[in-house]
Amino acid sequence: MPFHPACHSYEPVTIADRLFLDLRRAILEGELPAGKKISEPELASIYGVSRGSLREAISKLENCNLVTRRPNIGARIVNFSIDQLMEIYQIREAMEGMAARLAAKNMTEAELAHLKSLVARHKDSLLHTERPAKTDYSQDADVDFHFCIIQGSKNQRLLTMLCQDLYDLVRFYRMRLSPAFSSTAMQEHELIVQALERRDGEMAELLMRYHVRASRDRAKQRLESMSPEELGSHH
Amino acid sequence: MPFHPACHSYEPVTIADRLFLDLRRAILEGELPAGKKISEPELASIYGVSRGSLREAISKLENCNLVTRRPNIGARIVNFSIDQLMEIYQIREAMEGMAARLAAKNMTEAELAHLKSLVARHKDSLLHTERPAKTDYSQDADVDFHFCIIQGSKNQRLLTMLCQDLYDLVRFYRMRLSPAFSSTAMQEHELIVQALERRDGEMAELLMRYHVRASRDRAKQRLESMSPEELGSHH
DNA sequence: ATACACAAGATTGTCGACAATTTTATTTCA
DNA sequence: TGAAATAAAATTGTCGACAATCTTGTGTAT
Repeated sequence: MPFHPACHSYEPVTIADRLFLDLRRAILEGELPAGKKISEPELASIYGVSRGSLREAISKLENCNLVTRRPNIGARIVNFSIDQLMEIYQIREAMEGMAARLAAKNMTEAELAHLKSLVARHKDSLLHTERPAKTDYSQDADVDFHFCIIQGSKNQRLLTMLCQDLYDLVRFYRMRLSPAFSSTAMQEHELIVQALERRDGEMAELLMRYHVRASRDRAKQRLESMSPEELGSHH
Repeated sequence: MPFHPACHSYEPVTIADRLFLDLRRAILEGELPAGKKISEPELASIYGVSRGSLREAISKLENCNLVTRRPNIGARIVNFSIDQLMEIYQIREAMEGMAARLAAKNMTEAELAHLKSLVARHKDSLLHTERPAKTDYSQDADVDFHFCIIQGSKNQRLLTMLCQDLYDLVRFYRMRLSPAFSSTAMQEHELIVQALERRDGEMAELLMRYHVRASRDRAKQRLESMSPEELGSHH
C-alpha cells in the first residue's frame, strides 16, 4: 500500500524514508497497535537503525497524522475516536466537493475515460462476486475513484493535503472495519461520473458532497452497531 | 506573530521548538528570502545550535509547508507563484465554507459575542484611520475573524489543518503585499456574522464561500497589477 | 570553444555517546 | 495502610564526528 505516485516518490532513497514507509504500513495494518507508545530504543534495534534515523521517520509519520508527539514524553500511535472520524468526513465533504467541481472543468478526456473504465470494472466485480472476499479490493477501488477525481481537479495542493493529511487516517480506520462497499455507493459514483462527463461542476460538487455525507452516515451506523472490542482499543 | 493558542503550545520547551518558531518568524517576515537554499552548517552556527536540532526544526517547517526538502540536496524556503496562491484560496473557500456552516450550529453565545465585538472594533478602526498605516493591524484582524469562526466550528482537525497547513502560507504571501483590507470585505464579514446569529448554516456557508472567492479575486487583481520586482523573486 | 571526464570541496545523511527530563521503584512518615 | 519524598532506571533531547552523496572547479579531448 504505497503512497499514490502523485503524492510521494516511490523510491525511498534514504534510510529514514524507507523506515517511514515500513512503519506507516505497520501502523495501517495494525501490526503496531493503535494507541501504543513508541519506544525509540526498542524500535531502533528492531529495525537495525540508529535512533536519529528513527526520529526522522517518526517526524514524517507525525506529518501524516499517524503518530502524535509530546516533548520529553514521546510518540504514540494515533488512536482516534468515532467522533474524530466523523470530523474527517466533514472535511472530506468540503474538499472533495470542491475537487469534483474543479475536476468537471479541468479533467482531460483521457482522465475521464480512465475514470469511467475504473467504475465499470468496479461494477463488474460487484456483480460477479457473490460477496466480497477477504482479498476484496473494492475499498482500494473506492480510494482510486476518489483519488482520480482529486487528481483531475488539477489543484496540486488539494491533492497533497488530502493524500498526506487525511487519506492515511481514513485507511487507518478502514483497516479495522469489515469491508463494506455497497451498491448504493456504486450508484453514487456513477452519478458523479455522469456529471463530470457533462462538465457540470455545480452538480458534480453537490453529488460528491452527498456521496461523502452518505458514506459518513453509513460508516457511523456500521461503527455504532459494532461492539467496542471489535473495534480494538479506542481511548 | 505566534501560532494561535489552539493550534500550538506557546511555550517552546525544547531547543528545536524554539528554533522552529524563530525560523518561522524569519521566513514570514522575509528575513530569510523566499526561494533561498538553507545551509545547515551556516544556520546552525548562526543560531548556535547543533545541526541535529536544526534539522528537527526544518522538519517542522516542512510540515507547515514553509520549506521544501529533497533528499541529499537540501531544504529551500518556499517560493510559490500566484497560481499556487490561487490554489490555496480555492481550498480555503471549501474548508472555511464548511467551517461557517458548522459554526452556525456549534458556536457558543460567548463566542458569537466575541466575534461581534471583534468585527465592531475592526469597523471602528477602519472609520477612524485616514488610510491604513504601516503598523496597521487590519490584516491580523481579518485573520482573527476567520480564526474565530473556524474555532467555532468545533471541528478540531479543521482547525489544525487550516492553521498549520494553510494560514502560514497566506501570511507568507500577505507579508509581501501592500496592506489592503477593503470596506467591501468588512461588509462581507458583517453579513456572515448576521447569518451566524440567525444560526443559518446554509447561508453562512454561502456567504463565506463568496467572501473567500471575492478575496481571491481582489488579491489576484492586486497581484497582477504589481510589477514583478515588487513581489520579490518568484520562480 | 564546447562538451565530457575527473578530482577536490562542500553538504547532507547516519551514527554512537552524553546530558536533561521523565517514569518507575523504594523508602519514609503520618 | 496510604501518601509524599527520594533515589534509581529508563527515555528523550542534544551534540560532534564520520560516511555517503552532491556540487564545483579543473583539465582534457574532440
